[in-house]
Amino acid sequence: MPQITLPDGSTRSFDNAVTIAEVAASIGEGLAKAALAGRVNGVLVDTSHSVEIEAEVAIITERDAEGIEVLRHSCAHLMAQAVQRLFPKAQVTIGPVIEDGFFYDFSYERPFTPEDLIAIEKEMGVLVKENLRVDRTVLSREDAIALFQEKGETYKVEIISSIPGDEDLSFYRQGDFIDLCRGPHVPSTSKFKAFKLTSVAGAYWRGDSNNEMLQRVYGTAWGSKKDLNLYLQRLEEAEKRDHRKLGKSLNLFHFQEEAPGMAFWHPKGWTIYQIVQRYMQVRQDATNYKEINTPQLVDYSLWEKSGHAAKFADEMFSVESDNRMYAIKPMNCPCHIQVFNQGLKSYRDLPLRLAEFGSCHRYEPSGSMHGLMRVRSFVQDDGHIFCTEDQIQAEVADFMDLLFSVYTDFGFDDVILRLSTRPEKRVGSDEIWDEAEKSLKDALNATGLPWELVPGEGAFYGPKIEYSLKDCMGRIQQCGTIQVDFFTPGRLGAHYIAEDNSRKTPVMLHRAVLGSFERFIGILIEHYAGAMPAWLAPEQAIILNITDKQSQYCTEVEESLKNKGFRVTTDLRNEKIGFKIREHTLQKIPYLLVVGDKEVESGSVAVRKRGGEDLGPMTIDDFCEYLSQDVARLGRSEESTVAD
RNA sequence: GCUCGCAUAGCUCAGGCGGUAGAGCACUCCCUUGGUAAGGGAGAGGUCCCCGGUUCAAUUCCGGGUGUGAGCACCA
Repeated sequence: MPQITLPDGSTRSFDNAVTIAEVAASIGEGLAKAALAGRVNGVLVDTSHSVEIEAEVAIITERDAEGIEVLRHSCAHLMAQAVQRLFPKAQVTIGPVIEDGFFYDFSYERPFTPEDLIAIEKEMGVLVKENLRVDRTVLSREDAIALFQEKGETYKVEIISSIPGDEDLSFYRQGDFIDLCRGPHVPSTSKFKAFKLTSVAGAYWRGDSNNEMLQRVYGTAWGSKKDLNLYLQRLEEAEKRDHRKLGKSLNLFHFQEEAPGMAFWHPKGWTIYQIVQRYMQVRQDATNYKEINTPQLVDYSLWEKSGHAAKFADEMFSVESDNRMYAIKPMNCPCHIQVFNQGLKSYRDLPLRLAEFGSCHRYEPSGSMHGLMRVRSFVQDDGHIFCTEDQIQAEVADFMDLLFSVYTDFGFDDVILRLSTRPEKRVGSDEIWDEAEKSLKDALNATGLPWELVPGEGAFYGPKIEYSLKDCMGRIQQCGTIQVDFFTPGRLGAHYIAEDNSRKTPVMLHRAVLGSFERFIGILIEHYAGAMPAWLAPEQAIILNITDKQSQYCTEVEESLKNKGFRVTTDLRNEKIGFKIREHTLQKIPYLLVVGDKEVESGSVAVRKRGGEDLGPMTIDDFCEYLSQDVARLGRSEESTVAD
C-alpha cells in the first residue's frame, strides 16, 4: 500500500504498487505526458519504476535540470541507434552527458563526415516519429557478454567485463537497439523536441593516445526549440567574443607561420599588456615581493639538476652554441633559486619573495595551441617564495588576499578554488606531503569559501591550489596557482642557517595570480568582448572634428588630455561625423569627443560613450575629471564590466 | 602528437569538373566641409601557403610539408 509524498508536501495513497508514470497520470494528463523520469527518495528512476511502499516521489520533466540530463543521455542513445541503422558496422562504445549536451563515441571503418552528421540527425527525427518505447531490462553479466559478443560489439564486451562486482547490469532497449546503461532514460523516443548534432571529431578509446581513435559525435538537446535556439545564440555570442577574432579586428596582435604559438603584439595590444604588467608590479611591490630578472638561456645542466629535463625534455627548446647546450627557459624557478643561493641566507631572511616577469618558452604540442590562450612563448606574473615549513600557511593566506583583490580589480568576482593533492609519481615522503596538503587545506578553509578536492592532480614536487575565475559567459578559466615545493630547492643546493645554527633547506612556493599575461589578456578580451574598461583601453578617447575648421582646437585638446596622462588620439580625416562615430565605435574606444564650432566657441567637447549614450558637452577639465574617475574604478564598476 | 577539415587581395569571403581569378570593406587620388553608426567618383592592389608529382598546361588533380580550426591526448 504505497503512500506517496509529493514535493509540495501533499500525499497520495494507492492500493497497489504504482509506477512513476501512473503517479504522474493521477496528478494530471499534462504531467503524465511531460514525465521524463522520477525521483524516489532522492534516487532518479525511470517512469516505469514501480513504487511499492511509502516514499517521497517527484515527477521529473524537462523543467528540471535532472530532466534535461536524462533527456540528453537518452538523446545520445537515440543518436547511437540512428548511427547503427545507417552504418550497421559501427560499434558503440560510450555516450555520456556533458555540459550543454552529450556525445557518443563510435568505432567505424572511416571517419564520419559533416554529411553523415546531417543524415544521422535526419534518422534521429525518423526514430522520434516512430515513437519507440524505451524499456529497461536486467541481464546477468554472462548473458550480457554473450549478447554483445553475438552482436560483434567488442568495445561493449570490454566495458561490461571491466565493471567490477558481479551484480546484474541494466540495459535499455528501444526497437532493435540495446545499450548497457545505468539510466534512467526517457520512456519513449517521442520525447525529443529539440536536438542538434554539433560536431564530429576523433577521440581516443578510454582517453589513451595509445589506443584506437574513435569517432566522437557531439550533440545537444533541450526541452524546447526555444531553449535550443538560446543555446545556439550563446555559441554565436561566444564566437563574436573570440579573442583571436577581436585581436585582429581591434589590431591588438597577430600570429604568423614563422613563429607558431608566439604572439606579435601590436601597439594597442602591447598597451594593454603593459598596463596589466605595471599594475601587477605595483601590487607586488606593495606586498613585499622583490622583482628580479634572470637569463632566458641557461646551460642544459641546470635543467638536468632541477629534474625538469628528465620530465619535460621534449617540451623544451634548446640551443647549441660554442659546443654548449643551452635550454631556453621554460620556467623561472631554477633561476630564482640561483638568486637565492647568492650569499648565505639566514632564517631571518625568510620568507623571501622573489618575482619575475620572465619570458618563458615551451614547445607545446601543435594541436594544443589556441590563440593567446595556449602559446609557446609567454610571460607569467611569476613569483617564488622561499620560506620555512611553519610559514607556508601564512604565506598562502597572504597570497590569496592579493589574488582576490587583483581579480576584483579586473572585474572577476567569482573565483573557483581547487586543491590538487599527491599524484602517483612524486618525490618526497608521505609525511611531508601530509603536512603540505594540510597547510593548503587550512589556508583554503580560512577563506570560508567552498573549494574542491582534486586527488592525484598535484605536481610531482608538491600539492597545489588552482584558482579559476568565471568570465561573463560563465566559462571557467584557470589563472592563478600556488604550489608547495619541498624538492627543487634541495636539488639545486638552496639552504639557510636556522635559529639553532643548523643548515636547512627552504620550502619554495611557486605562485602566480594572473598566470600568463598572454592567456589572461585573452580572457580579458573575451570577458569584455573587446570593450575594455577605461583603465585598460589602449585608446581611452578620440577627438573627432566636424570640419577642418576645428582641427587646430582638436589638436590642442589632444595635447592637454595627453599631458594629464590619458591615452587620446584625434581623427581629423575629411569624413562625415557619422562615419567616424561608426568606425571608432566598432573599435570600441570608450569615449568619442565630438568637436564642432559650438564646442570650439565654448571650450568644450561633446562626449559620447561607445555604447551610444550621449553625455552632452563638457569642459575639458570636467571631462578629465570624469575620465579620471572612470579609470580609478578599474574593472570594479558594474557599468564597465558590461560590454557595451 | 593523433583524427578530420581549412589555406584565394591588407581584412571578410566568392570562384573555377585543369587554360595564371572576382566582390564588399580597407588603401591612394579627385569631388564633397557634412553635427552623432557607412556621402560620391576614379585608381592601384594577387607567387591563389610551400615543395614535389601527373599533364602540352596545375591556383584547381595526386603526394609530402608548414600553418590554422574543432575535438582528443598533453599542460612544469
